[in-house]
Amino acid sequence: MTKSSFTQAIRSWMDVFMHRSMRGWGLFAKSTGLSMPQFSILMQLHHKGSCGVSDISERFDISNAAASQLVDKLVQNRFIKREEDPHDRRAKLLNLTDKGRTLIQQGIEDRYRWMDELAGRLTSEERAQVSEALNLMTRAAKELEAEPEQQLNKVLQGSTLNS
Amino acid sequence: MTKSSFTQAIRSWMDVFMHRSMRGWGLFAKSTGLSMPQFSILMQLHHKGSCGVSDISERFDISNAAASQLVDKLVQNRFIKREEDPHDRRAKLLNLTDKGRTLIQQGIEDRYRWMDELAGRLTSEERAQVSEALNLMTRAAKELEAEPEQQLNKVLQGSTLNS
DNA sequence: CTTTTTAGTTAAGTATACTTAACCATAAAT
DNA sequence: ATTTATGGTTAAGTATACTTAACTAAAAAG
Repeated sequence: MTKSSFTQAIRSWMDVFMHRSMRGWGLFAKSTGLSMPQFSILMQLHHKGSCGVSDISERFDISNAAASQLVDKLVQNRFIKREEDPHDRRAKLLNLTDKGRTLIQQGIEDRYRWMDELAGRLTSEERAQVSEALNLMTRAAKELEAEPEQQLNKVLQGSTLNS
Repeated sequence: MTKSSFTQAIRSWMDVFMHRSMRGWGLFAKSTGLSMPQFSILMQLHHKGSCGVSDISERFDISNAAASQLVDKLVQNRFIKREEDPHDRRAKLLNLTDKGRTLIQQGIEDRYRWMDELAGRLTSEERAQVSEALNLMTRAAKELEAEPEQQLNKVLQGSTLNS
């Protein structure tokens, strides 16, 4: 397998998948009545679990004040709960409420549904093949994710713009 | 291959990939100085090619006025060009300029870079396997995309919320 | 103990996205 | 030819996200 044919396969897939999932999330967020920034915070909490306000501001590259305000709206609407960290009384522990968790889960289910439709177009053998491949990718992705955050950020933000 | 193990594989992958790519796009859009809505319009044009203002408003579920205003900002900043449709003098044809195309391409390259890092963690055999699998998925996705828009929207927006 | 740093909030102001309503020009329908 | 529908813009106003600056409280450092 040449590098370039692998690269090509991955790029075609990303083009289709990224566009689709971005659009889907956007419309879903809109249907919930939440703004995209607010929705993204819920997603973040779903994915990474409990964190503080400043984790949010770092994650989305906004000021602490902005994060605090967004969080406050979500707290007021009972999507997340904000508790004092017992180990550091300055800090807050943010977590999804059941309401918030349910909402995100709903969005994820909707996204899955598209994939299920895709799956319906594959034979059983093809599904097995795809399944194995995705497991490989997921494993690699999680390994990568476990690495130093700084390096990840560089990749995410696009080093070519910052260099 | 059972349905559920396939489903599990696809869901794990989606969780990792969607979160990563959404975050990546968000930060990239921010680094360009464009707002997310404006950026999304560029993405849309990149993916679907030439379209009119009302296509934008439908696509993002915003008013015609809102779409027109967003488009105007992008035109003023030379990211897209707005020309009269020769076949219908009411309509406009929107297209990316070179500047716009370059910008989006840059973002896509940055996203690819993450995948290339993933690829670096796979053996050559694994890459081949992944490559084939992704081609299967891409093909299926494109078939699905070619189908009636209404049905797609239903899936995208999440039928459970609207039912 | 005092000083400094860290985590978070609040207030005031700006920017952007979005809405509705009124509008123009063209195309399609009658 | 007149009417109606379509594609798009403009204007005015509202909502949200975001900023900086000033602040509180607690932790860490000296």
